[in-house]
Amino acid sequence: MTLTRKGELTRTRIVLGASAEILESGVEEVRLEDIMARTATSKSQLFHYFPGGREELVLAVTRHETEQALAAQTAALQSFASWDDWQHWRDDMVAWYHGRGLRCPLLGLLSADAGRRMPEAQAVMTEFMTAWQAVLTEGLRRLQATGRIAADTDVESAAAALLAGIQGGILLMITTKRIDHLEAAIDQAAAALRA
Amino acid sequence: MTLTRKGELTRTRIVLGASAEILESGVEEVRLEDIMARTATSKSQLFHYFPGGREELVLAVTRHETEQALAAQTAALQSFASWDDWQHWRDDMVAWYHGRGLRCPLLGLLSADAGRRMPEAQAVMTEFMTAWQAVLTEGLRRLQATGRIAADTDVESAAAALLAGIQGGILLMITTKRIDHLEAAIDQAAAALRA
DNA sequence: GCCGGTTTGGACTGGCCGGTCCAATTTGCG
DNA sequence: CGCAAATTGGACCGGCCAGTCCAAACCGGC
Repeated sequence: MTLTRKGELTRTRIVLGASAEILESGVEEVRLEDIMARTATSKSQLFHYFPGGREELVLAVTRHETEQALAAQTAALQSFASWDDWQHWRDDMVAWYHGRGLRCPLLGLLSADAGRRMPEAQAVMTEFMTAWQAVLTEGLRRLQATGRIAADTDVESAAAALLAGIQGGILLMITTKRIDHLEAAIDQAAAALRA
Repeated sequence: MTLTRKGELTRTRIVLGASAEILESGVEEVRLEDIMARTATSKSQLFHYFPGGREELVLAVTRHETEQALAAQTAALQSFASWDDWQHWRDDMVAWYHGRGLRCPLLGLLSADAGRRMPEAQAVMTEFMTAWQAVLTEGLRRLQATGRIAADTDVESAAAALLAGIQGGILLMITTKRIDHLEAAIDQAAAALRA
């Protein structure tokens, strides 16, 4: 499928609109009609740019969101050198979710579809988690290199635990509409690594 | 609605069957027809015992599963007195999920429905998480009382972080089909508390 | 300004599935 | 037994919504 500039624009408009719609209402709730309304497109456009229909569109949204999130995390973590940086990263993340009304663009996508209905989405999510963990590991290594973390600490499993804490924090944020679990998880990880 | 013994039996048969069906296929995937087939019931029975239809049934399943989980956690944690107990609890939990094919009866229920479509389910889940955290806090307090955890440790936020780690571990287990995040999260929590 | 391909509009369809309904059967109690 | 209530069977309905289709409009190169 060859796209002109105009087509490209429409396509991304659809992805962004669908993304927003899903964030607000959840994957399962969103109807193609909703996306059409928000993005001012017709059904034929949807199926023109996403021949696989709804599923392909959701997959595209998943890809888009994971890329965004990963880019943000990479940017924040690649210059890790002090506990101040850590604190900054933590506060930014908390603030970001606050700004989104304590919702998460990805979590809804994950457990609803991934694994059963859409193996492809599952694969994207797995890859995303793996990449995120790698980024975290890198960050921890950087702190270790500058002596902030003891040299004999196993940063691999520390990163695994930290990622779990973050994901769980987000999950609990969505469920309970409170953000303190996320804060506690990251803070406890910091405390453990500082010791 | 008054239930005879027979009715009671049918009702629980439906809940258990629906529960199993949901565990296998996910809430969204499951059709009333699937549940009817598995539990050998007719549609009129479903609506007789759950006048609210699908939604009420899912809610009943949610309640059932949370009760089970909470009972299990309470049993395991109420006799906490040593790090051996901790290790046991950890291993049992890991083994339990292994036995379930690295699936979780509750996580699917949570993010799919809770919050948007079914505020009631959301409430049940929130209550469940709160209760679980309370049970964890109790357990930690017990370890603290016997000197295994430093007296000045804030067990409240430690429990919050631990719960986040567990939830995230389960989430990552579902996504990646690996259980090491859950292990790492619990182990790191133990390490942090031991120090 | 003509011609291929791209983009867009929107009516229509077809299946799926939750929910309704009524009638038949069983149960428990006096 | 006899009756009222509980239980069960399953046909049927109707809305919803993803996906299809055809034709119109638009665009860009020559």
